Amino acid sequence: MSGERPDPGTVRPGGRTAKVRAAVLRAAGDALAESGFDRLDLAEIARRAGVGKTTVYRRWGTVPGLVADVLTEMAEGSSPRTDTGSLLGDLTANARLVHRTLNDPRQGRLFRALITAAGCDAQAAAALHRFYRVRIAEWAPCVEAAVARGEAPEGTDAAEAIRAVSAPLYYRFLVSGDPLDEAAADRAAAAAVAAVEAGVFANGAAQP
Amino acid sequence: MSGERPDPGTVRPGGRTAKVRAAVLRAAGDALAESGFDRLDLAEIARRAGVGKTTVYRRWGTVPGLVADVLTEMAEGSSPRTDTGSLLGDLTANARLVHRTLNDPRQGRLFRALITAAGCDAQAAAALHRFYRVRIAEWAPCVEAAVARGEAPEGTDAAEAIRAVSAPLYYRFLVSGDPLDEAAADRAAAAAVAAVEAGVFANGAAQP
DNA sequence: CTCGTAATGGTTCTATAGTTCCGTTAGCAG
DNA sequence: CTGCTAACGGAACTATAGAACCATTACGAG
Repeated sequence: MSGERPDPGTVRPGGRTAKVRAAVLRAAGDALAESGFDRLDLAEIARRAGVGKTTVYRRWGTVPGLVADVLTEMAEGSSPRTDTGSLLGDLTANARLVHRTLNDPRQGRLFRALITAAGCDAQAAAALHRFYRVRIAEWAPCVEAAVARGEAPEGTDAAEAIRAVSAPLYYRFLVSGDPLDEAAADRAAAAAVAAVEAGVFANGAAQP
Repeated sequence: MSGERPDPGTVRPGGRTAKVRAAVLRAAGDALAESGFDRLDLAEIARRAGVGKTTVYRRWGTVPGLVADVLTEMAEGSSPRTDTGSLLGDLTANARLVHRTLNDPRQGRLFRALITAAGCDAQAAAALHRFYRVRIAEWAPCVEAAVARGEAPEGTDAAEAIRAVSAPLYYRFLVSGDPLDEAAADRAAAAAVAAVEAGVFANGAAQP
């Protein structure tokens, strides 16, 4: 009895264990950005991290499990939010940040790989959703500020407005394949502002 | 040297070849909907289609290659467009169709698998983009009709408006994991209408 | 109808992703 | 500092996805 066996790495998270985790996550990020999700080889990652292949299989088990841990680590680092003083300015800054991220050779491939992994595995999907919940919450205050300034209707759902900015960019990136340029980013922000001003994201009644 | 060897299935596309293709594509769709993209086993598909494993590998080669063919077939069947007489009505009908499709157990899993496959393979991605280009073009006329009725500004990019309807739904479905209910669909349509009316998707200048 | 060959399908073979085993290293409690 | 054992790492092993081979079936030109 007593099958109590804690996950490896939790009892002695000290020096070596932490170094192994950091090295493997870095190597995994590099490999995801270079090769994509499906061509990921855990043995290759172990080699690049200077770590035993057995260790990677023992700690993370599967490719999506490793991706989930990469996402958990990414959620901890926060991205600075801009404050331009106007809702359109702030949302345009957000849209351009998303645009730059998805167009950046390394980051773009990485995000595609992460989202692809989430399409294959529930654990990776849960980690992805947590990551975006954090990011959306980081940007929500700029909508709340707009409400406080009277630029947006009372009761506007800030998270929904932020999602409305990203959505058209991710849709192009993942689904339709249409060009993802800065004009598209600016349009996404402008469309979100138009919807906010029309009261589409306000909870009570709306639409003057 | 004459290395000229046409792809298998192109010289004699008659009875048996066509039957094999149909059976394999049907089995592939079922398997994608049930197991998802990563757990796809070409041997299992061959078994379910009542076809030799060798044939599947010879005709389609890889999993993403098979997915690309599934998408090509799907692009041929068209989905009926509604005509309610108002832009908001038409776009709401579109949003609800997308919402129903993504929430349907079989279709939802299938689309997730298809998009996931596109994240792994350029050929599947190209097929996915063609599929959505067709679908978007099918719905574009309802925006053009709104322009003709004077409901929308001259020069409105119809395809962009249609994309704006789908984008928030796919964003929830693939990226953020937020609930994808009918209220979200209606909000997506309302937001798109607000953006259209504000002239965000008009080509010249805009914003009265 | 007859024939040439495109296309299929069972079997066997191979490369490699992932597992198991066990000896070695080093975190941390006392 | 010392000892216990969590965690690591190399090597040998196994299961399976995908390739190669060749005999069989049946499309379609004449």
